[in-house]
Amino acid sequence: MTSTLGFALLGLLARQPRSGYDIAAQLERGVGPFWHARHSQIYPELARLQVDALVDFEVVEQHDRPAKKVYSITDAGRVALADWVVSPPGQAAIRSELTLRAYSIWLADPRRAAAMLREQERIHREQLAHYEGDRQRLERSPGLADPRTPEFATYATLRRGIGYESELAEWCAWLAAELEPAAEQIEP
Amino acid sequence: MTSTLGFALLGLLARQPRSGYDIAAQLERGVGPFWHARHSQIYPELARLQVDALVDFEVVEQHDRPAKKVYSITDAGRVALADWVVSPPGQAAIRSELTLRAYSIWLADPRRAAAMLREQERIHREQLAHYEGDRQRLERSPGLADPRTPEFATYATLRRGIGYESELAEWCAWLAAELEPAAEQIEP
DNA sequence: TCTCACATGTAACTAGTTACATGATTGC
DNA sequence: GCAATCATGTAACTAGTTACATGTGAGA
Repeated sequence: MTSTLGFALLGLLARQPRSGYDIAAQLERGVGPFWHARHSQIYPELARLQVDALVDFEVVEQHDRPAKKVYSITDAGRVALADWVVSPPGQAAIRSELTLRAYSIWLADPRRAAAMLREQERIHREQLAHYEGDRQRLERSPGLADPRTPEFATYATLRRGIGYESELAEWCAWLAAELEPAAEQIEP
Repeated sequence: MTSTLGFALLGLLARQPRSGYDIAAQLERGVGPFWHARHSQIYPELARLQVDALVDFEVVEQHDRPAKKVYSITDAGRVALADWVVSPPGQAAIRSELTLRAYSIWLADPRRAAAMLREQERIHREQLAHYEGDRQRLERSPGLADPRTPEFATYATLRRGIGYESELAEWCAWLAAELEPAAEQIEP
């Protein structure tokens, strides 16, 4: 009965052992980057995974910093993760506040709406540029040809990030462009 | 201090008055379709909106069916909604379980992973076909040229749905195609 | 009588966010 | 002494899901 968050943590630990703190640092930015969590959710979840014997940890003393618990995935954890990956997903709940706003955009001031969308377009193009940089770097890696490497899996999620952000940026641009003529009409 | 769900409800009521039951029917499918909710969340939220005077209701008796509360948006509600639409969105939390799975796909059986992805591709192409049908119908409507009509706003969310689903379906197809040669290698 | 669609609610739970709390060690 | 980073946790709250609960009226 592992939660999606649990599988997100297992997915990180399958690549390398880490502390809760390290996981939190990754997950506050996002994995893949299609999942995220705060440390307050991560620490209890790690404890649960350990009870279920899907992860294990050892306390690592450090000379220059406080001691930490370094978690590793167990064989049972790897099996559970590999199984979850191919299990039929229940239909995903899409939630996009931006698109929800668009549903009521007909009520709004077109100038302000267009400005908000242009800003969103900028943000998503920026994220896209960041991903494109990652992609350039990753495409030089040798593991990419083999879908049984973590590099390949990282590349797959990155492609999704690029597709997602570029579609979103294009939509923002399209919608802003639709609103801009109406905005001029009010205040010429 | 209205929640996102509250604005989703206001967005529906801004178009026409409805009962909680009607809203639930729409929101269990999804608005726009980028937001959804169950009736157990809708009824209390409508009550809150009414306390805040953003909506109002009247009990409508019916001869053939049980009586219902028909909610309408108030002027204050319309102002709050129009204001929210253009307010700067805090960065959206993307959560995609499918993409999270891809992050650990290197551990999975490529045959089963490819099959799962082909099935997802099929589901998203089906949804896409449905949206394309809606688009054909909507594009005949006259309101589309004016961004101050609800038809335009519906069209905008539909475009987003089409972009989203087609990007997702393409990505599923790409990833499945990458996995299929590896799948053949195991069991020739 | 029984099932189905309409109609409205509450209770119990899971997931996720924000805030609170503590302590080690380093560098200023 | 104080702020910053590393490190781990808990508490209180909000959002969302699943399950429970009740009642009307139509049609088989």
